[in-house]
Formats: sequence, structure tokens, C-alpha cells
Amino acid sequence: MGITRKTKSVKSVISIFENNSDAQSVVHLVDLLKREMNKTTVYRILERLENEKLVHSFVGKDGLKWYAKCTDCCLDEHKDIHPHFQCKDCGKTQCVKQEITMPLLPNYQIDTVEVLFYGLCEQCSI
Amino acid sequence: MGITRKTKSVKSVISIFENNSDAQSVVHLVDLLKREMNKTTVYRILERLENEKLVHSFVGKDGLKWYAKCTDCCLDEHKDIHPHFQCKDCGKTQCVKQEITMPLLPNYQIDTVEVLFYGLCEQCSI
DNA sequence: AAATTTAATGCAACTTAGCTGCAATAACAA
DNA sequence: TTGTTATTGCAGCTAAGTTGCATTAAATTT
Repeated sequence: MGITRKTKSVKSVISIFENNSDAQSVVHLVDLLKREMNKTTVYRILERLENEKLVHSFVGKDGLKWYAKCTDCCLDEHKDIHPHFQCKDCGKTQCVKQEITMPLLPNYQIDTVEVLFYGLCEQCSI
Repeated sequence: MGITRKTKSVKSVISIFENNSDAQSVVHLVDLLKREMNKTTVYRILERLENEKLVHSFVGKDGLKWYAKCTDCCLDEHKDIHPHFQCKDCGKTQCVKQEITMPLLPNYQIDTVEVLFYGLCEQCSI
């Protein structure tokens, strides 16, 4: 289980995340890579990269799946509380590098807390 | 603009939320009401109820759209920070009645913060 | 209480995200 | 160089959500 083969397609997907720290919607990635590989391949590579914990995924305000590289936003593996920001204007989506504290829910067993900030990014709020 | 006509279908949808404080996925509502009305009607009624601020919507962990009645979870209109909980086992989804404080993101203009707790509910964590 | 207006609905067809099965291809180890 | 098998392409599928348009039925007016 995991990325055992470094194929041309896998390298291609990885390089996108290396050259841009923003999160990427799958839809965007499929479009970006449509000349290089099949959409099914994109879906499957992303799934493998996530298993390998090279990227992590979350659901955007639009209900689409987004992926982002795992770096300083989640140093010690996949932390439970990992906020993301999505710009309602330009669509820019990124990891929020900020600690967040959450209240406990008594009698509940919480695995993850997804936090999505939605609004205008630095560029679009000028 | 808004709910101008109290049709049989509108009353039917509203009564579901009145008889159950849990959030409802649109998929579930469409199925629940399939004998009474067309799925397009369900989608359109929910849209109108949301405009009227009788219900509010959010995206679940699965990317599906969920609706919940606006009551004590959002007394003073639609507050920015309004957490929801979704059970990974039974699917039960509900508003979390708890205040949450969020850090400010400098230079960003945040409209809403979606917080989704994901894990096991009281029943399923026994 | 009929006529009128127009919001609401049903229907059928469409769009799009994401998934599946299987045959063909290409990493990589021997 | 060959053999094994992970990976990919392809075609077709599923399911959520949307759209246009003709029809129906609330609510208002006469």
C-alpha cells in the first residue's frame, strides 16, 4: 500500500503541489492535466498521495474536493484541527497556519474538526 | 422575494424540520418526499426557505448539502460561527449548541466560518 | 364565487463530480 | 532483457444538482 512507483503521471501531480502551496480542487487538477493523463488517473494518484500523507483533502464550500500539500500546516501528521480558507471571489484556497482551540462535546467522540473560513483573500479584499 | 405561497409542498417540507431538530441531507429529503413531490421541487423549496432564513445549509464531510432549522442554534440571525456535528457511523447530523471563538486572519475579510465536527455521536460511541 | 394573475410545480433532459471493471501499458526487480 | 504486477486509459456508469418550459394552483381582484 502506498506510492510504490514514481511514474511520469505521479511526478507531474507532485510537481504541481511543489510549485504552488495553494490547495487545488480535483476539478482544476483534472483540467490542468487533461493533456497528460486521464481524469481517473488523477483521482487515483491523489488517493494514493493522501494515503502516503503527502497531501491531505477537504471539502470546499462548493462541495468540491480539494487537496493541499502537507507541510508546515500539518507538521506532526494530520492534526485534527486544521483550518482552511477559501476566497469567495477568486476561489483561492489555502491552509490556514494558525492554531485553533475547540470546545469538547461531552459524550461525543470527535475524530476530526473541519474548519473552513470563507470570505475575501488579501488580494480580493483591497 | 421569499416564500409568498404556503403550498401543500412547502408545508410538508417545513413540517419535517418541525418534527425533527436534526439536520437533513437533501438526498434524504428528496427520498422522504418522493411520493409527494418532484425532487426539483424539494431543491427549490429548500432554496426559498433558506432565503427566508427559516433554515440554513452547510456542506457535510461527504460533500452533500445539508439543511437544518434555524432555532436556538442561530438565534440572532445567521451567526458567522455555527458548528455542526456529523456522525461517521449513523450519519446523524446536527447543530452544535456551543459558542466557538475563532482567531482573526489579518488582511482577510471573513464572511463565515464553517465548523464541522466529525466522529461518533452519543449513541454510537457507547 | 368566478376570473385573473403569476408563483410554484412536474417533467424530461441535461451537467458535472466522482467511481468501476477490465484490458493494455510501463515501472522496476531479477 | 525478461517477467511480474502496479498503474493507466478507456468507456461507461451513478448520483447530486440544475434548467427550460408547459401546466397547475395559490392568492388577489372584481
